[in-house]
Amino acid sequence: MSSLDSSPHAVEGTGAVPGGEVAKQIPPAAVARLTIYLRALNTLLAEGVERVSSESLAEASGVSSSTLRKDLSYVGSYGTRGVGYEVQYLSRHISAALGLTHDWKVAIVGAGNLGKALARYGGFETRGFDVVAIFDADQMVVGNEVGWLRVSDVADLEAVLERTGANMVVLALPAAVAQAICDRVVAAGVHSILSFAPVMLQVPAGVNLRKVDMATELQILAYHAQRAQTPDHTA
Amino acid sequence: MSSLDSSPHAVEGTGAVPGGEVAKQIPPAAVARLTIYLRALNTLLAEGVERVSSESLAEASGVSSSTLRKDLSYVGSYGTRGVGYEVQYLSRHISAALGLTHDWKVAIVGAGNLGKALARYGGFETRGFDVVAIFDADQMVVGNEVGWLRVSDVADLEAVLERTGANMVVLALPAAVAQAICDRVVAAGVHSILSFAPVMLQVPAGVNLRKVDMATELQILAYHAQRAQTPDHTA
DNA sequence: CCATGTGAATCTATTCACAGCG
DNA sequence: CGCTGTGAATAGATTCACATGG
Repeated sequence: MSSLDSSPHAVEGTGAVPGGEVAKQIPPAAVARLTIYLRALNTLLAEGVERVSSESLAEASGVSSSTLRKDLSYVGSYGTRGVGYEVQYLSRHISAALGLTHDWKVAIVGAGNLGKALARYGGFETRGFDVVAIFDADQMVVGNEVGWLRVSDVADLEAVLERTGANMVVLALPAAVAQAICDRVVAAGVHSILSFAPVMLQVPAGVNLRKVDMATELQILAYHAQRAQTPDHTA
Repeated sequence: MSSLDSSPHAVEGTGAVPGGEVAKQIPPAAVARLTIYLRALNTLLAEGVERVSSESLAEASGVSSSTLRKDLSYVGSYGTRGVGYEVQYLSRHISAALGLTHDWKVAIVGAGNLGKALARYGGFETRGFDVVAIFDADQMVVGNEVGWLRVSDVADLEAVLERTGANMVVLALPAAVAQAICDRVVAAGVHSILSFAPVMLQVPAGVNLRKVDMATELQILAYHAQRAQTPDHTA
């Protein structure tokens, strides 16, 4: 767990510094939700909606309006009191705060069903993520087309990451090989990794690893379902 | 720095009944981590390890040992002071606390790459989840084999859910149709839903919905990567 | 007026530190 | 002893409530 904050404290309420952009840290829980607001805003934009209130954006995002307003306050003051938010304007500012102003180049390791699903998932390009490579170890799969990409041999991982300029990697491969590939990815200089492999990966400090695990999600559902089944008399 | 986040969704009735001894609720953050400990324990079991300390189980799970011990304390006292935990014994008790003692029957809606990836994901059966049906709307896909299942027509959703006794549903389908299918699933009496569709689904109270979204995960990585790039001036 | 933006209060989670037991 | 289990302390997130300004 890296606690790499050196800033004393996020002192809010300072007037907007003209011309100077001081990067203030946004609480992790707020960052996760900001991505959701962003999607809701883009949906509204596609529907031609121009203004939105905290109340209705909150409802569309599944949070309380006070949570939404607090989250937005970490980004800045981009609303109009008594009116609401301009959809496009707010969307732009959240994108900027999240670092989505330039495209990120994503490489996917593993061209099984999951890797292919990710490579073809249309939602990425429209959100600033560009899938630039997909790898597999199976020689029967190397060279196949996936979307508009050709599957590279994982043996060439370092070279292809270098050549394509990938700065994010998604691991969609079996647990058994995940750590080894992860180590190579880190050694190749990629510091942002999203893993779908059902294992705890060890990474050095400074590397950002996120993990998605379907079995975990189902187990959490199971816990709640089981509780709901117990004869729970309220009073 | 990996972060798991716990359920932002469906609320559930609180169970503090005065005078009655009811299963105590485990904090959501702890539930999420208990699934990880469970996997680590099962790995150890497969390796033939019989005992483990909080320190090493914590390391294998990527948490601090105090967090681990606190989490286990919500489940019960199953360790031996001065020694550690018996792997199999602890695993059993965590499983029981999470409601994994009986099998859950999972239906997958959407037989695209993602749906197929999930259906074939071997990790489920060994963890108490049994995939009993997979659906698609495309008549070219209906009837195809996926693993040992045959793809059902989503038109028969209610009938097949009923017949197979599915009590969990995974939505692996396009955003545009997700809400409509979700409504039908809920109406059919399934109260535990895991969605991979990139939209906010609205469900009635009492329904447990969890959401996994790759775009969100990448955006969170982007935020951290962007921050790491900024020249961190320590005043 | 009205909805935003924000301190203050509350609630939840994590960490500390040590008592208690094998 | 050593390591678990747990109250107490700290840190973080959410909610409340209202001052603020278009």
